[in-house]
Amino acid sequence: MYVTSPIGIFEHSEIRLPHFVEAETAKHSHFSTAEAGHRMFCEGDDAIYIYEILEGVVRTSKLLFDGRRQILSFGYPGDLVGLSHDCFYHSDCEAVCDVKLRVHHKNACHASIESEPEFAKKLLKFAASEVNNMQEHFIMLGRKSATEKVASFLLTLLDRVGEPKNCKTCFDLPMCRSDIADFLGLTIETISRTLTKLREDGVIELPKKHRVHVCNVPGLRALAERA
Amino acid sequence: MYVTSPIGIFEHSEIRLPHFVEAETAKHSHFSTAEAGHRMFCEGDDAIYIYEILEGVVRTSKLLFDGRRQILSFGYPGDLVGLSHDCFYHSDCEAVCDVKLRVHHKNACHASIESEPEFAKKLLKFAASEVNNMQEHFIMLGRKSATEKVASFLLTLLDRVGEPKNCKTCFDLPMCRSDIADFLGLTIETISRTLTKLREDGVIELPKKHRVHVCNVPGLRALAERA
DNA sequence: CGAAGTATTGACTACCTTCAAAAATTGTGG
DNA sequence: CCACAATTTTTGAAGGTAGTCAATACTTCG
Repeated sequence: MYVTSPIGIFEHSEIRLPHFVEAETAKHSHFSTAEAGHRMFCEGDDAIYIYEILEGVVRTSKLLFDGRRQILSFGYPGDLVGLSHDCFYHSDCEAVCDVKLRVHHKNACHASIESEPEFAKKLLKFAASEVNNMQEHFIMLGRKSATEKVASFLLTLLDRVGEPKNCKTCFDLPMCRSDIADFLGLTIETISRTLTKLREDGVIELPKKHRVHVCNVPGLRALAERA
Repeated sequence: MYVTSPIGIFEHSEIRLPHFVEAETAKHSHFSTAEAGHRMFCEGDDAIYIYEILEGVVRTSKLLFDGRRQILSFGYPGDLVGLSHDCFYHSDCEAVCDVKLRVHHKNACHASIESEPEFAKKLLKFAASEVNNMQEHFIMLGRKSATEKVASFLLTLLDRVGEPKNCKTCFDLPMCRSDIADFLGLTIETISRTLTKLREDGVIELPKKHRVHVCNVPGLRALAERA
């Protein structure tokens, strides 16, 4: 029942390799692309590959039987998705926008320690840091209010991909409102209302629906930590 | 500012080693104990050790500045706690009841791959499966109702430590209501009300406050998946 | 037995959701 | 380039789930 959409071979190989895989040799990986909206893998598929995001953004998610969805993470350049301990993927993964990928041919369930100790080392460090990152998200989902959640989310993006521009920090919001809602455990209406509130309070500007300018970073940080 | 409570040297060494560490030699680890309520490590401490639970239960948690707490996991026998990618613990860890521990002298941030490939392999597999487990908890925190959360929580314990006894499945609930509340992102009142509801509906019995008998496992599973 | 801590129950409130409609944005064909 | 449809987002009103506050009951421990 699980079908993985094929993703085309990546034609332009003149990409600068990110730090993560610098030491890797070409035979252990190849390049690929995925178009916006396309599925890279499904929960239950054989976890053959680990994907490294080179450009663009992906989302990993899980579904309940009745259709409720929880987005587990947004994968930005430098991130790895598809880590598995038992050779099956445990989440779906889709491209939020067009993405360029490096596809690693080994997963954590393969005996890569002896043959590729460097890769294994990085994989272990990635897995451990992933655990730590997810713990941060736990307290967000379990204990923060809607305003705190949205403010925290914007700050995460700001710290990661924000660009300073005359007193403001700007970044794209490639995912749609329902993605944000399913990431934060809220509804699209609450996301919309909260963003509007932040805009009315002068903390952010929303020049386009997928673009954010943060005018008041300290104010946003304050909102992220208390209601 | 972070202080780790000392934990006494473990006197009784005739413990059966769990599967995880069978291959480990003694020089890379030692035994220890912690009494109920005692702190094993704090967020920010140097992450020197990884702790393996041999007996008893521990909780790992994070605090917000205003005191709100999120419990990240309950560690049962066979579990590891204290994994770190950067040599600092990212959560607090306390003993829920008296625990016996095996203390491993290496963490993920140490270069243990070359010298101890077997341990590194298990560490990687543990970290990867930990990521998968946490993903399950994500959908619980983000998308499930109070009843679904409590039912899911009881089922997890049932599957892990439940003992069949004439048509019922029984287990201890060593943690207090506030621990459960902070694990599920609810309040103690909601935990109490939900448990009472499950009892009134004949799904469970609560002979003591820290003991659960599940009378209707399929009913509990149904409640865990839809409101 | 009394005190302290934990758990249960009740009444009320608030935050977020749900349902519904309008507005804005995006995409497509003439 | 514009018109129109489809999708996404915003806004509004009403309702429900879980939270807060408060009192009572139960356990544990000295």
